[in-house]
Amino acid sequence: MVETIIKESMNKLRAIEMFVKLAEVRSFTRVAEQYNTSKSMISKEISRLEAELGARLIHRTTRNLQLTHVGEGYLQRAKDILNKLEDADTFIQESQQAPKGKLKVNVPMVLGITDLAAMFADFMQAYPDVDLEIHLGDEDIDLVEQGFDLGFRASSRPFDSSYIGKEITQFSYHVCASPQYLASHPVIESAQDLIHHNCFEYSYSKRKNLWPLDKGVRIKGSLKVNNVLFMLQAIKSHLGIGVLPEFACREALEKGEVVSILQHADKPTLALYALYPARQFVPAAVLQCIDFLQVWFKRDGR
Amino acid sequence: MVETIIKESMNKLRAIEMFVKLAEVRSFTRVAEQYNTSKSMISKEISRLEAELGARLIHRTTRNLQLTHVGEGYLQRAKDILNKLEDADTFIQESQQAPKGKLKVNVPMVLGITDLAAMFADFMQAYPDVDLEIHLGDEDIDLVEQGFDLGFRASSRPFDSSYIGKEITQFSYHVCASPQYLASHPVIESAQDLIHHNCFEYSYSKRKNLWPLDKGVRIKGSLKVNNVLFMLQAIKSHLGIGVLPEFACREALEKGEVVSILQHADKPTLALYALYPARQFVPAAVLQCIDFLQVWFKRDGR
DNA sequence: AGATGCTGTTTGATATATAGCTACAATGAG
DNA sequence: CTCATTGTAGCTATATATCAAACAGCATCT
Repeated sequence: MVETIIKESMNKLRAIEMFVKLAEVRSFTRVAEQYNTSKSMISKEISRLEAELGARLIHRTTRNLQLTHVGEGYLQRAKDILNKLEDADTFIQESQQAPKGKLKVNVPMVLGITDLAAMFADFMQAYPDVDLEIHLGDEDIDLVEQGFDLGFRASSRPFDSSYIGKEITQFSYHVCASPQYLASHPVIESAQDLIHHNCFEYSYSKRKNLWPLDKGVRIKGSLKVNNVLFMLQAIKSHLGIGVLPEFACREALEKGEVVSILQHADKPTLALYALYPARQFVPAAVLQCIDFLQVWFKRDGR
Repeated sequence: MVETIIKESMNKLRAIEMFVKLAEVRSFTRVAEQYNTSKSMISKEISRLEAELGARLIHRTTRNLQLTHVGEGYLQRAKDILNKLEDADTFIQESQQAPKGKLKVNVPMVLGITDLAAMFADFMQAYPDVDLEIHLGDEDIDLVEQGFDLGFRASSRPFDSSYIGKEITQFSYHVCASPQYLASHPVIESAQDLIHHNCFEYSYSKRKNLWPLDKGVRIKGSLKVNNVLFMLQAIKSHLGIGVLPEFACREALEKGEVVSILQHADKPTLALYALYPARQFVPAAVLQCIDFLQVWFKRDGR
């Protein structure tokens, strides 16, 4: 951790600034002019800095200034520090303005087609100065390598990742079937009854042939697919039963094309995480975007 | 370049330090205790910092302190800045002490066996606290990848490199043959006569069959080897003629095992460069080592 | 609910450090 | 050798920072 102790009451920052300037223009008098102060000021400030550091930074003869080796190394570091300070300031500025610039985002396929599409539409309207580049896809990709600023992941359990993740919202699951299917097949009263039905499997599920209802129920079925919208279509066509996340089936439920059964069974929830590369410093625009997301999902109450 | 302008006369550094501490312990009172000052100090300093930045960094209720999002981002940057400041200070310290720590060095084979071996012997004696790890080899290696702090390269012309290079010294070349060889073969009066002799070729030469004497002379011979000490051995055995850098043939010349011919021909010089990775900041020990090298070669006048 | 024990902030008196002036010393150019 | 110019040192007025104590807001405990 940072363990610096306040040393002197001197204004080290200003001293460093002056030192950098001095190294640049190589004249006490010129530095004094630039800063609208007297040359004795500069002289004192530099001397004080040297005294505090315990090393001579710049060798002065009345006619020539020359950096010592130590001073040379210190100069580089000093410049870097001043730059970092400036960056910190501009970070604050940017955080207070509307975000702008490019934002490259990775979004899971189905979520991108459904809820996140609406969300990003609002986002673009709210922040017209942001140029979005959206990549839809379910592959595991390396955000850093591919140059993504932001990515999303839906998961029913916490997961390891080399990225920083913020939970955005939670989705529920629904066991869905079409009314026609239910009418023409044996009645389902408990999760165990599912074993006699055509239960679709999602390819990316952790455990095959097992639905996470209550303590897990064994299922079998004639379809295994890696896209829940495809699965939804099969369900709408009265072919069988599927477990779908809320965002995939919400519309179909509202239209009555499918119905949610086994509503009282225990089901996991699906958390949506926003991920961003663990760069040393997160750009203001990314943080602002995540804020927007969280507010958006909270407001829409989905 | 660094273009920060002195803004207020406030001591920003101290304010930042206090802010970081405050974010850590989350209590104005505790920070005040740690710094042996009053809590009003801390309060003012933080307020001033916020005023200067134009943003609230930490939200305070009497019972709870909570970083704002802006504050969160600023905190990270502030910590980094303080660390950098500490690094700059320790750089100064280290530069004034005898160098210490590990130093991993890459050295060309023959140079390492000859001059640099002597140099490093002296270096180790002068700086017993440095742990040297020396790799002898002529391969083109990536200093950064292999974790080298320092490397050497001898070259007769300036070269591109992604590393920072400091010229350490210069070596001359000698056209060498054994006295016996010269006595038993046609006399050599000018560089052109070499075409009738067995001239050895160094594998890494830029242009094959061409020695860089005067404007370049064509040669032929029965040996091509990538190690000049091997070549020297062949010369000592009266087998032919070779162009050798000073450090390779100095001893043999002194012993009279070989002689230097064509002394008035134009020959290139061979500059020895110390290379170090273009890291943002060069460790003090590396700079000190290079200083030692330059002094050593200047003193020994080689 | 009300009192109490913490917080962080504000205020005003005192002490400290700072800036700028002037004079001085050192150096390199003509 | 002289002179102009540069960086340094000493001094005083001013400005600034510091601390103590009173103030105000919140949470907890009885």
